[in-house]
Amino acid sequence: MRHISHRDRHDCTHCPLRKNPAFRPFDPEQLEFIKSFKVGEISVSAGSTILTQGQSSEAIYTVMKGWGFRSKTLDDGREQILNFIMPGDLIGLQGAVLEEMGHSVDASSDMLLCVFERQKLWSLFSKFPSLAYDLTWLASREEQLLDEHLITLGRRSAMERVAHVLVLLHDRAVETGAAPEGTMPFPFSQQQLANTLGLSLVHTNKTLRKLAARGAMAWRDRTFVMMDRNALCEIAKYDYTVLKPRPFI
Amino acid sequence: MRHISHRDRHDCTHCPLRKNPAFRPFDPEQLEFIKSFKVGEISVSAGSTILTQGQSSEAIYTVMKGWGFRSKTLDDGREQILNFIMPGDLIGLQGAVLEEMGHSVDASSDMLLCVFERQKLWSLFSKFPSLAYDLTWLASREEQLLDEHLITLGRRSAMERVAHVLVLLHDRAVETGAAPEGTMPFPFSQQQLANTLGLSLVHTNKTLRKLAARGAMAWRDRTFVMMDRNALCEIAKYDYTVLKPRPFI
DNA sequence: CGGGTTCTTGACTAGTTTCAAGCAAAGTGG
DNA sequence: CCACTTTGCTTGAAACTAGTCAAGAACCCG
Repeated sequence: MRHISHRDRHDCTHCPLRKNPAFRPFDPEQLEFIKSFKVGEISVSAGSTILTQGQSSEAIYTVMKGWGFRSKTLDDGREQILNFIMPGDLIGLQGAVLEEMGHSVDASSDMLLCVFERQKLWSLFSKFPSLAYDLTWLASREEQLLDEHLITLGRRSAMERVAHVLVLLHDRAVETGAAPEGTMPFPFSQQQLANTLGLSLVHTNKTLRKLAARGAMAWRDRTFVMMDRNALCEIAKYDYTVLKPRPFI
Repeated sequence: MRHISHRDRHDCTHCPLRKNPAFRPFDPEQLEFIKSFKVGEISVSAGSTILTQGQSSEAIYTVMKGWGFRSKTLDDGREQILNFIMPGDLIGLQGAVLEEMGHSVDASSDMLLCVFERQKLWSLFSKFPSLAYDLTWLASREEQLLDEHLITLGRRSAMERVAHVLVLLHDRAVETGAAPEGTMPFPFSQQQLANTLGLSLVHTNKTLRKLAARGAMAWRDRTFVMMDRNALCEIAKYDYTVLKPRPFI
């Protein structure tokens, strides 16, 4: 399920994420601190649960590789996917700061995570205010994505919803270097997409087929191909603000 | 519309919010800093807009009195209310940290706000890590509420949705001292409730009538009376975690 | 006492869900 | 290596929840 690998631990100095210009650089002192903050790496396989709703978490993670999602489940089994997780994202902050996690986090593909200890979080605040600020940036960004998701679920039609997530996810993936322009690996089932959009599986499928029939996109073998970006954006009423280089921990 | 009142400015030492045991106390140094961080007070009248979607904000606010809401609007006019705002809540952080605000904030009742300057935010991080931590707490708490709202919009039926917001809002109001147990002022129109729940006005109204007919609740004159909490909770599948004393700025 | 919101209700419509069934692809075990 | 099972995708038809239209009642403001 999970495998902690201390041996092939990456040195933060050569963190692969930092090569991507979308992520802001660290100064040497910050880097030194991050190194001490990091307690290890963990690799989780596709399908496994990283954090569980209702529990508290002793660790915070930064995603280095792979995709996952945050979700929330009702007692009767209804599930809602809250947001997708990709490289550079921080997970477990809610569980570290509040008493317990209101959501679960699952890996959709194999993932590689950096592990930070909850106990050391306070030293981040007290010694590195710039990193604390980045944490706040990350939390605000997550809030912005949730806001967007809320208007999608509350006010957009099925067609708009599907088009909207696809373009948004594509742009996020391109930004973080997780996918090339135009094509992206999409390691999710239609059931999961339905659970994201607040739609039934059947209706999600029919909507996808309609978009494909229009030549707007294609989706086979867990890969999404954006064939007509303009069409998708128009349907979705999409409007994505490009971000300045973003922080990560 | 708005009225800046420097004269009757409250001294943070006797901040009315702090009397409420739900809010955690400050130590003297923190208090001193907050005093210097605060640049004034503002009172806004019911119905006015405090922050506007798409703009950036030069200020951050803490709510002292009154209720409001955060919302997001599409170009064609469809509106989604993202969350309600009540005493102790912080607004404008997203606009201060990111480039621009993705949402608007409106006052539903007359409100009294403490104003903090965006420029001084950095000094909060560098000099008072404990307050920076509180900021993160607040952001995490907001995220938790948005998560809950997402599963409401995505997976709950109309009846469940209505019952759920009512109980949740009631509990939040009681917690912050904005309302006594069982009854709460509800300064929102049914149209706004509909925009919160992702439902049409008509259907929201019919659902409210059904709940009233069951004797679960009553709502007249912008006041909500919770008549049968158990019934509402059961319908809503409600499950609210009581919080330890919460921070505020 | 108008005139404008806000609430309420009924009738009709549309979008989405549920049910059902078949098929393809990918595992599983003998 | 081939039945057997499981999981995911696809499609049509029926049922239902929620949306739209319309119009009157109640309430609020000046």
